[in-house]
This record gives sequence, structure tokens and C-alpha cells, in this order.
Amino acid sequence: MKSEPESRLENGIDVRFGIEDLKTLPNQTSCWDGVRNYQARNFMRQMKEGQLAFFYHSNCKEPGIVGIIKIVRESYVDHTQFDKKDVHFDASSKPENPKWSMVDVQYQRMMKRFVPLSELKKYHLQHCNKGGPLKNLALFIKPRLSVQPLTSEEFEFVLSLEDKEPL
DNA sequence: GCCAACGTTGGC
DNA sequence: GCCAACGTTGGC
Repeated sequence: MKSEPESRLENGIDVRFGIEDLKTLPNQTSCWDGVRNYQARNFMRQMKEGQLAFFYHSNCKEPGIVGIIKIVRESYVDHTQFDKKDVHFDASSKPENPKWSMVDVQYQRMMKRFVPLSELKKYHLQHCNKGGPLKNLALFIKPRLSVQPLTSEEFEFVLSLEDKEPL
């Protein structure tokens, strides 16, 4: 799940939400609002309580995976779509038939070390040539998707990188 | 700031 | 249903 850790104004509103921001919230829990892409929404709708996800920092100096979060509430209506003052207000969505959903996530822990996009990319290229778990990682196959799935094999491999030396 | 790789919109 | 024009994401 991607989010921007650096302050940036969108319609005069700061859209920053890094893992440090999640940590400071009550229960270290937050709704994952503002997703306005159907594929990303559908992936969130498939999420089950208790599942883990990587927290990915995007659109920043050092993009990559910073930590692990857990789905603590399954998909429900994203209220920000009806809020005219919200950055992600959607005039085309009606309360009787809401378009957008969100889940709640809770901070679990930081990665033992930051796993940068550049490193994931190296493994991806390696695996495309010689075969390996990151061959079809959605991060590269479906760029620009803010919520994307990993197979358990992909998840375990990425997780194992925190115990390896940076590539 | 640039721009590639998408997704969305809307005319026809 | 096609597709041109436009908007967004996000790395660089």
C-alpha cells in the first residue's frame, strides 16, 4: 500500500501520510481513504482482517518499503468521497450508491532495514532473466496502482530482504 | 520539472 | 465500441 511521506499540497491541503504519521495516531490505526482507482479499490475490497501489507513510501526522495501494517477492518464506505472539503471529494458518487471503499490498517513494525525500490527493481530484472519470485511483482507489472496484491511467495521473499545485505 | 505509462471521459 | 484528448501517478 503506497502513501506519500513528504508534505505536498493538493488543492491547498497537505496530502502527506508517511508511516511515521500512522504511528502517531490512536491505536496506531488509520482508515486508508482517498483511493480513487477501481483496480486499487477492488484489491482493498478483497482484503481480509488480519492480513499483512507492506507500507510503501512513494513520490519521495527514497521510494521503497518502510514497514508492515495489518488490515484491522475490512472494506467499508470511504466517507471522504462525500466531503466537499476533502481532496478526494467525488461529486459523481451518491450516498445511496457509493463508489469508493476503504479499509482500516494498523501499524505493526518497521522493516529491519529500508528496502528501496531500486533494490526491488534489481531483483525483478534478475528474476525476469533467470526466474524467481519477483518476476511478476505488481509493483512493476502494474505501475501507478496505489494498492496492489502480492502472492505469499512474493511477500515472503520481499520480507526476507530485510535480513540480507542491500543488493 | 519532465514525461512515460497508464486510466478516464465523452463525442461519434 | 472506438479512440482522441485529457488527467493522474510516481520515478527520475
